[in-house]
Amino acid sequence: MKRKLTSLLEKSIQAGMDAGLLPPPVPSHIEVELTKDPSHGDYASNVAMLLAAQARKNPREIAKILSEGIADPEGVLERVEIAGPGFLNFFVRGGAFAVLLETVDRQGDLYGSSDLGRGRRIQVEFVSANPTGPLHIGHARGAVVGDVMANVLTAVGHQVFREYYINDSGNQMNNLGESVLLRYRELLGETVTFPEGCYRGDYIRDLAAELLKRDGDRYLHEKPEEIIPLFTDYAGGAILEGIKEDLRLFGVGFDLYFSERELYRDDGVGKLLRELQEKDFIYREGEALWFRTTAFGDEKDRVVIRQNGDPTYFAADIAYHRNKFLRGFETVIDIWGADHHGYIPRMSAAVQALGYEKDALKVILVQLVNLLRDGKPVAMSTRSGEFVTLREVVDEVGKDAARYNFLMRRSDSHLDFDLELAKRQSIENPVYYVQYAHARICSILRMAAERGVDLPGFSQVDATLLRLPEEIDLIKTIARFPEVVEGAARTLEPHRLTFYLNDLAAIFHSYYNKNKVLSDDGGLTAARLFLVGCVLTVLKNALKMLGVSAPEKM
RNA sequence: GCCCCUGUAGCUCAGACGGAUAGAGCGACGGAUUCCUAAUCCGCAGGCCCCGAGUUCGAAUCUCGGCAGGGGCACCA
Repeated sequence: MKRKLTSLLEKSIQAGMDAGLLPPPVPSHIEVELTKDPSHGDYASNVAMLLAAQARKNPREIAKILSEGIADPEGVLERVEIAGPGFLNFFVRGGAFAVLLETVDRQGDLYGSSDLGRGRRIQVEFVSANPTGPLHIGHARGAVVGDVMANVLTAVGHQVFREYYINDSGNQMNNLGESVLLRYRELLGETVTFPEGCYRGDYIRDLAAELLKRDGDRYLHEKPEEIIPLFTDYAGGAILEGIKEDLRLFGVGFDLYFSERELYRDDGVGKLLRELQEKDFIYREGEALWFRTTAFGDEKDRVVIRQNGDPTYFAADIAYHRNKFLRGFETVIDIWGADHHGYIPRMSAAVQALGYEKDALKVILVQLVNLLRDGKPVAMSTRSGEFVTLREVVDEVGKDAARYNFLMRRSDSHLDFDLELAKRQSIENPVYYVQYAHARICSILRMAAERGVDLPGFSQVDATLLRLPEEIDLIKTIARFPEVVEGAARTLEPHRLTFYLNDLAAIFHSYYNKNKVLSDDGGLTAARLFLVGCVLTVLKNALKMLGVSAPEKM
């Protein structure tokens, strides 16, 4: 409908220019919006006010020219009014809205999807927690945001690849191995002291116990530096398996778990650094190698090889990002915790130094979750082992409620997550509001089936019978769904879906309470059944994008 | 000190590319169920859009300067 009105306006503008009433050019983007106030019609455009500037005429005068120039062969419009400072208000003929539902009927499960992305390849990297401990609630938010972002991008026609980068090399992994070794020795009766930086969680002791059970005490007298790699591999592997399982239970899947170690095979990182050194993006100062990230706006250059010869995390990440682009992704999206925001300029610099457009890398920052229990902050630290795991949240709160909650706010907004509150008030959780709308419609359809009435298709109903204000409202909202998906994809803001769903569910619930779908009037019953069937389709499609279930009964 | 995010109703938050009288949920208060699921609905109340300038026909939205909260400023990841 929006598109139709936009095109009518465009033609009118063109006609006005041809007649010499308006100066060219035609604006590149004509805005037509849904109105908030019914007295402003159904849709409105501010285009006359925009044209007024270049025409140096009164906006209302321009609006008059435009409204008179509109040709409406299909009879979509009842009337066009000029209002306020120069708005064009479109009043759509009642029956014309019903046509919008034809698309829903035709597209079914695909309604809301489009091919705007034209199959362009996008990679989304998210979670990427290093396997030194189980995923905690902070990771959960990034996991959902990334997962749904990928779903949304897929829906608008991109070819999306989901990836988890495993930081399975370097200091932190070494600390992990050492931590397990220390617990292992402790289990064998030694008194050990844990140095700063070691992991203390219970899971470390569990891993040590498993290793002890499997291999006995034979590592007790080995030299630590020789035996730590074995401990690291064992622990890292086991933890990673746990992470994968937790994500699976949370409904989050990946196309690839990419190991950092891969990058070092055949001296891959070293070769890349030498290449960049030849291009003068890397230089030596003292014993260390530095990347000239200041050439692209970073505030200082960054070390890639330390004095001791070890590469930094950054060095591997440069190689990783080049690897992504070499695999043919046009756009690469990284989803990071907000505590990594200082890392953006250097990563962006690296991408540009590698010869890719700045825009080819998009970084989404997800603010950290402020975890509460009964209103009191819960201390979170992987090293001390004090944290609430993703697994616990899924078990306590449930997958659907947890996922939905993480999408209730913009990613860059702080999020309080109170475990007790989430549990206690779970029945009042917004996710149930939306799911309930879905279940209610299913219930109506079941009842209709019992009476021998099937869900009709568009061609079987007289959709012009749907003319109550609430019905028009529902139709408009249903018609908005594809735009919401597109908007979420364009701005990389998946939270728009939950807000839309709340809107749609609210309008439906209100309609449901006021009007009977099933009645003695066969024609009206069919039309209304068809309408709620369309609502059902949208709810189902949207919930699927969110990875939240759509129950038929509650 | 520098950089990023946030600041909107009692609380938690939306607010599209600058548009008309700034919205929702929760909470408070008052109502609705012989009828497709009351996990619902209806009504009512609640505002210095952090402050101050600027840009313009028009600013919660854009610019500049402040204030407050959070985060970041590693040869950690």
